[in-house]
Amino acid sequence: MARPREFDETEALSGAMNAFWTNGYDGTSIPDLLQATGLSRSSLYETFGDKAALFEAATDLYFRTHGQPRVQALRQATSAKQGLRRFFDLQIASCLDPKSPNGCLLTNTCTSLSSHEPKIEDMLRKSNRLFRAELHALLVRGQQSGEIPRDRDVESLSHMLMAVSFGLNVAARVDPDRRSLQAMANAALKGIE
Amino acid sequence: MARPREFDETEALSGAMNAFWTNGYDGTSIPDLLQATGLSRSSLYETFGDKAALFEAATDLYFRTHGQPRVQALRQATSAKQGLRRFFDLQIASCLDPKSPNGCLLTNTCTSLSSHEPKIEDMLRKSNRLFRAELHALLVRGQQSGEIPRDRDVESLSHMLMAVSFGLNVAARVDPDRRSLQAMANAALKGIE
DNA sequence: ACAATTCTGGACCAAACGATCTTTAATGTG
DNA sequence: CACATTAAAGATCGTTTGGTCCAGAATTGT
Repeated sequence: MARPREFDETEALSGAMNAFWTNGYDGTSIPDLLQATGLSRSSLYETFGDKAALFEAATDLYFRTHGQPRVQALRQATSAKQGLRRFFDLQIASCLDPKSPNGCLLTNTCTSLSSHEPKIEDMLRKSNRLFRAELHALLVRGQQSGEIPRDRDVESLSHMLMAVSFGLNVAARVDPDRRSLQAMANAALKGIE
Repeated sequence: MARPREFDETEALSGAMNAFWTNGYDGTSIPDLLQATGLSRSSLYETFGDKAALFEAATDLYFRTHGQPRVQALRQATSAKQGLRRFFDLQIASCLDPKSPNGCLLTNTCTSLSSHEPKIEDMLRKSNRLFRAELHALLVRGQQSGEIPRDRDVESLSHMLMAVSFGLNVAARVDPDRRSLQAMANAALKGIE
């Protein structure tokens, strides 16, 4: 009935995600996105709307493909230490994956949302809250099982782990060195014993 | 012999610094900078050169005014714990100062340097190296004085403290909440005992 | 008073920006 | 085969970008 699409929407979105991941929202121009997606100008606008909407879709894809697995690692943990270990391992692997840009799209966006776009801000806050809630829940479980000493302030610990997680992403951007990143995670994990 | 300047160069630069701090390099336009500095277009270009040079001068000013005091806190520390406490307190105070933008200009730049500008990248790496070296030196002193247990890996700990420092800056951007930031620092400090 | 200097404001430029619109191509159905 | 429908390609829009330039006002030492 109609001319079929010549591109895969998810694949195109993935390209756009990588572009935003590498160069940020402001630093990524429409021509950049055309090249990254392989789409024509009209196809891009027809499929994803304007640049802001495309960015929203890209961050959404990022959360589903890179965020969710880490959430699952915390939820399905057999112990607090094992879960956190896996959480950080996944993050470090993602940060150093040669097929992907360094760092984390969400963290980058946290530090570069200039003209405050409420939608994006809300999404970031929600994502951060979710991660911290999962970290906190796992720490509580670890405390209940006796893995983590009772006198530890799991509230503060969850905040600290969030900070280390953010810090990993920042460090990986300027200096993607596996040993440094692992050192960060290792020392943080020692802190919950 | 000639007409004197009608503006204070440092004051103007400080305005530009705040603009970059808030909106990032790409997100800050020349008109933005004119308003932030109070300068005319020609005065700005005459005084600071182009946008990239102005950004370089702005980050330099940032390091001198906000970075150096924190370096000093580590160098002049009477104990590891006291030094780190002061280090984080200064950082949190800076992040929450109502007269300044939230977060940290250097950390923001780490996550948003798109078109890799070697000069800026070098400066960031140098700054990060400096901070970590100071953290490491203080931890070693703490270990020598018996304040920090000998079996602690101060190398890893210094990386972890860097991560927490980065993390503070990221968190402060999206959620400038004093209690959260202090929780991060508190839990990190517990980790070196 | 005057020449020398330099700041100011705005005109101006080419290029890049995000976004739209028209045209052309490719499909399934009648 | 013609038609309706949708996608692809690219010309084109007005705006904004970073950056230059110039005319004129302002302030100095002589």
